Amino acid sequence: MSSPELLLSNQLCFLVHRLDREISTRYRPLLGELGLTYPQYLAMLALWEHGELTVGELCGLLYLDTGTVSPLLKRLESGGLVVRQRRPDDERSVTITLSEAGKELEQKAARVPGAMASCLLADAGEYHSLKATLSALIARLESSSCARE
Amino acid sequence: MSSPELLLSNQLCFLVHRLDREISTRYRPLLGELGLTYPQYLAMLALWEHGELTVGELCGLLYLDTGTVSPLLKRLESGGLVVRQRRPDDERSVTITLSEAGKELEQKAARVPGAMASCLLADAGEYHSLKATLSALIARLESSSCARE
DNA sequence: GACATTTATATTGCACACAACTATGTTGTA
DNA sequence: TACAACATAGTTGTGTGCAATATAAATGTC
Repeated sequence: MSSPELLLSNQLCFLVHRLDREISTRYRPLLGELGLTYPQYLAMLALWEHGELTVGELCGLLYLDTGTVSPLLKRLESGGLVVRQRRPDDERSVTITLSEAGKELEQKAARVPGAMASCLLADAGEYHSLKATLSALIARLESSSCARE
Repeated sequence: MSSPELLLSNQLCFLVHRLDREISTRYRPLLGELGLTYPQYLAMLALWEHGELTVGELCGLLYLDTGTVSPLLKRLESGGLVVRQRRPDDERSVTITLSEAGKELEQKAARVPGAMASCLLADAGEYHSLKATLSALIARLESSSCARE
């Protein structure tokens, strides 16, 4: 048999991966009512928060590259939620703004965080503890230049 | 501006999603040397552990459906790591076994968990604490029939 | 001003992930 | 036995996610 380090059930990476997909599954019906996928919802959160963003800024906020974000925005635009337009002062940049429908969707999305929190969290304290734990792990992965050993 | 519940940076789901992708990014160069992707590595872990599995059993272990696993196995087979064959006693089932190359790959994979742990974890105690936290969250999502409220 | 370099976005190709559907084999029941 | 119901894999279509490449505009340098 395998050494314990190679057992599937002992892999933290596997648990994180499963948790991510489990969360995504829980969001799906909620977001389906809004006509959004889970990554599209994250993009809309960023736009509701900032009102207007370039593609590059949105990539930075979501930690995604243009290969993912460009087609996602194209779908949001064809769904009538956002508008893309080249900036006159710099034709390389594209500004993303919310359409009226996109702005109005924020009201309907208001109940989503509460519904998810009631699934995932036992109490409010757990939220802060989890947030700190996850942030610390991400920061560690970002800073460590591992893979050499 | 948005309510705090709708701020991107306050979403635990977003942190989990980022952590999953961050981990996957760390694995990529390590697993690239073995000729595996991250999900393929998880499948190989299951096979190294159990030696032989049907497609359905592997789906159950990975919590994935056949739409994901079937093409993944096809790629592992064309890479010479596994063999698929219909079971004589039940022609519906397909048994996955490791080829010699697939078995030998386990030795090369032995260093992967240690390398990842050194990236992600500060000490051994943190491993158990994290495992418990993640498992509890997954269990809660699986059991709660939320999304009604 | 001409041209290499850099910047911003989009596109292509490949690999998941999932929903819906198909194909085939097995089992249960009249 | 005939046939409906079920079980097991595979396929198709859509949407990420990422590497590599392409396109076009702005900038720097001669």
